[in-house]
Amino acid sequence: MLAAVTSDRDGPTLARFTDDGTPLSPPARVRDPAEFHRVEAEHRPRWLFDSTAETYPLLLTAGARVRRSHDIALTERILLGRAGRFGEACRAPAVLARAAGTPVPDDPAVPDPVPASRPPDQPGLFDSEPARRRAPVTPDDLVTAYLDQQRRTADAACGPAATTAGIAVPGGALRLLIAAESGSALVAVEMTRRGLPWDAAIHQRILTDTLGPRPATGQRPARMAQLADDITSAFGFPVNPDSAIDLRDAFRRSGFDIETTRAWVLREIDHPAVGSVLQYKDLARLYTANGWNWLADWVSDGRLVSEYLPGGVVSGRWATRGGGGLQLPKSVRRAAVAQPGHVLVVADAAQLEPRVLAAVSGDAGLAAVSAGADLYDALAAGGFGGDRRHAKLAMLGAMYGQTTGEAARLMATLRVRYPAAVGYVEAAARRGEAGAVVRSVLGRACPPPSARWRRLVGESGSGGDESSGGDGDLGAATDGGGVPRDARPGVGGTERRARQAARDRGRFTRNFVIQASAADWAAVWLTVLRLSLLDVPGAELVFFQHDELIVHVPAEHADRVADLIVAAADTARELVFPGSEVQTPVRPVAVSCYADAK
DNA sequence: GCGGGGGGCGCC
DNA sequence: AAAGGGCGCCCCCCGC
Repeated sequence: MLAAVTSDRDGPTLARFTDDGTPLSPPARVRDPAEFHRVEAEHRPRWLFDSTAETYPLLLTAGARVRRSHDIALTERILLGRAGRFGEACRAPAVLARAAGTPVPDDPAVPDPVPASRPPDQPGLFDSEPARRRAPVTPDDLVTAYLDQQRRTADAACGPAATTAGIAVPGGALRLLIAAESGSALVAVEMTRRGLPWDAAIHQRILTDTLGPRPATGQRPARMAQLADDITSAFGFPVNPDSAIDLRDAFRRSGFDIETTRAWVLREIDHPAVGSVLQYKDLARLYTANGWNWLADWVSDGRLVSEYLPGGVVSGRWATRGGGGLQLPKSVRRAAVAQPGHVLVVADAAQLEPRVLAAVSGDAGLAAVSAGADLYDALAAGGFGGDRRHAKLAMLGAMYGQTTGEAARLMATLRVRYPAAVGYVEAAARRGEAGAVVRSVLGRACPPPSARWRRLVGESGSGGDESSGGDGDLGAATDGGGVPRDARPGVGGTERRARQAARDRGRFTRNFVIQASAADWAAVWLTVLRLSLLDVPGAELVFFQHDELIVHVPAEHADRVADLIVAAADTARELVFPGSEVQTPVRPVAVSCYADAK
């Protein structure tokens, strides 16, 4: 059964349909919110939402947590992305109108949710921001759109396009991705509402211990002010350590010709100011990113409230809006504390990305290595002389596209021992360099190159296979897409920029096939776990970060939750990587404080 | 004065 | 030892 919910300023409207769209109950205003609860309890339908983030809160407020759903907007984004049409799916009502064959009336009084400054072919963060402009969406529109998407999903799943870098997509992969994306949207709404338990007093203690007392507005905290004075004394003239330009010029005046003031550059420099500068950077980071202002803005009633946006990243990872919920530094995790009588069950997937590589590439050797608990130990034993650090460096280099230095050398070993795995990411890189698109294991497509990229790379002609050796003399001078300092005008510069752009995209697509496939797995993990947690009293998913999650639960249910987390990970592995011997182990641990989890 | 872009750094 | 993928956020800087 399908239960379609729309809402406008007069409140929600609900209608029920059979799975093939035959009306069961006509659209009716929901006067009593308990109606949602009744429908869920009696029928357990698949709920259809234009946008889960907009509509599901209405149900939650009525106390109705649903089991299954379908998010039209998120699904449309996936489907359009596969057609190379990124950035079109963000306005959910337009999606519906497209499916219904009716035009969307533009309301000029309401700003377009996509900033006009973004080039139209630039796939950036398409906002999962709720569309501000309203089309007259009805439950019938929702069902029409749903059936249309079901048909397109089925078509995609059996066509020749259903392969990723030459590997057949398992049956129903795209359907699974859409279910997981919709399930993730339910999790995100619930998580956004409850927040991560956060003890403001502990956080404040961390701040005063590290920075000194909270300063008056416009003042630096005491420790930072002292370090700033130390820096000025060390140079012998006034320097503002908040200004990278000022700092760089100060080092240049002192005889150190540095390009940037990044910490790793400064660490190589023998100058009396370096120690204070590095300490200042550390403190400034805490002060500005997670200081008193952050606490006041994002923590209330003992919860850190950040808005979670599933699918907010092109790879399918989540993003956050406000609060930086996915960037909580370890230094403040001491403040994430379970409420009395509760624990935090913290679980992360160990070495997820290399395991994903083993699974998607079908590399038998790497799959064997991935069958164990510590992948890097096994990898080290099988070709790196037992050196775990080398093994890890080589693997990261392969997945991120390192082409120089130690990691590149170590990758040679990896290539010999695990040719299918290395070949897989290198094939993805070559496709990217050629302007093609790659996909995750469940079929999420990466964005096509921009028109600017195609002009730049297309016109200068590709040089075939790039030499993977170090021709770092040219590449090193360019940074962040800027023009190299010693660039000569003319054809040579264009060719160099074109090569650079091609390589950049190659690294992107190389990483995409791993990162996006890992996100596929994690979304399934999360969705399966959410369903099983509905039966555990008081269990709340309160945090999710790429390959790690936290469940807040009464202490007596901690063991049960840990088992469910492990079971969900196993289910995700079977669904996403059927037939693979690769394991995706997770390690739940019950703690009262997040900082104790590692 | 505002906003976009860049530098820098935290998370994965 | 060297500086690769994806983000969000803050500050500074600079151009409008």
